[in-house]
Amino acid sequence: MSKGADTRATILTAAVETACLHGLDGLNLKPLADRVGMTKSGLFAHFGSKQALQVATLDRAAELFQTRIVAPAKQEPAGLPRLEGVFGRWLEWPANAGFRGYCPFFAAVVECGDVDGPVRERLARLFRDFRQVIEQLAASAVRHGHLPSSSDPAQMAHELVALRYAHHWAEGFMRDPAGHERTRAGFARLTGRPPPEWRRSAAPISNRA
Amino acid sequence: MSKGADTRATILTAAVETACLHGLDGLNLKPLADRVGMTKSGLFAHFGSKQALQVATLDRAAELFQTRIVAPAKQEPAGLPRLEGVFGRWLEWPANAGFRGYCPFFAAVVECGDVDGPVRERLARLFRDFRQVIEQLAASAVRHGHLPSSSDPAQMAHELVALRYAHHWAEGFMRDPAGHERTRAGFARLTGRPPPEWRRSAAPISNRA
DNA sequence: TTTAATCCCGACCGGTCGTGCTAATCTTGG
DNA sequence: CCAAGATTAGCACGACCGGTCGGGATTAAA
Repeated sequence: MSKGADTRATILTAAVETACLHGLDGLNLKPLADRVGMTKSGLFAHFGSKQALQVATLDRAAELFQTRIVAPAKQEPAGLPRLEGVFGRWLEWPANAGFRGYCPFFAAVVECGDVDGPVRERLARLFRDFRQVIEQLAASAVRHGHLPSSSDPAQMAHELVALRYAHHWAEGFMRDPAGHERTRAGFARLTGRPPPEWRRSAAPISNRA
Repeated sequence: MSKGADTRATILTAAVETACLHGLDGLNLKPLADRVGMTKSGLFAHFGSKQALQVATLDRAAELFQTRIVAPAKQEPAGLPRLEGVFGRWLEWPANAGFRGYCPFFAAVVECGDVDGPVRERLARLFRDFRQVIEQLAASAVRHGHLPSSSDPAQMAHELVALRYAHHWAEGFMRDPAGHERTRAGFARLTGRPPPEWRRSAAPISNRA
């Protein structure tokens, strides 16, 4: 790999790290450059604008999310187990990808607010894609007879997003130790099944997903 | 009322307005001062620090929330109708208080992140208080026989927060027109009752709640 | 009417932000 | 080994940030 692409990957890994801690708005050039041992102008040259850096960071985060949270479902039994697996890993994202802090996508939602632009556009697309993944997992669980055929996968996806948000609020912000159990209860009420014991799978991070 | 308290109220109204549009971090002195026809130093003198301004803004927003969203429940039949009423008004907050934009509390959650301090403390307290209000409304609905006695009010409060979050995400960010209906369906699933037709009650704002 | 307190302005501080430029340095293919 | 191109450093800019300070204006009290 060329040197440029290499440092670019290094930068983006650090950028995701920062975004998990301080959001996309907290992604400032100078501190980020210091972190990877560059000057901010040298770093800047790789992206051309801050927005481009933010979009690239979102992409890199999504790439990590895909490999660490979604992809492992392929090794789980089709149907409900896969839905449980993805949702459980999602709950502990980004910790499950080796990053401290909170979901950078949720943070970005409030940071770009109503302002249209490439960042918002990309983020919305990523969310739509993931939402569809969830929906398809739910539909698959229905087809496998793990969920009642009256279930509406789209509605389930919506409510799973809801549970994930509330989990972030209760555990992350409110620091309510009961948050995890409430999320499990909500998942149980949603599926009509006892929820699994979700366990965190810590794993080191590397530059290339 | 003394002149000082008067302009202070004017400032805080504008501050809440700004916070709904740009969050607590977007609450910058200069633009806010321009908005109320002052210089930023004159405005600054009223609070002494940016944090104090943020806390005061949270308090003012909470005051508005109380009078516009929570208090009207007193004129509704006790039990489930009150829970439906508060949740329905909450869904359209801050529009139901006459402000454009989004819930400043949700925005503040991600803005202060993990950083301890007076802002985070106050916000957590406000959330705890409101959460308890919801919980008591749910408990009351159970006592009135409107909800099964097996219901767990705390769990319901958690899931109502979840639904409100997802509502914000779907309608506000994703701009999904189906968001409102999904929220209604979620509420119905939670209460086991057909949800009411929540209607927005627009009302002008004044300086004093 | 004089006095004292309150309120607010305007200039200014040190810092950080994103972003252009140019020049030096490093990589890499021939 | 050399030249072309990619990569990075150095520097400066204008804008904005929260915050400080002294004094002028306004109000309220005496």
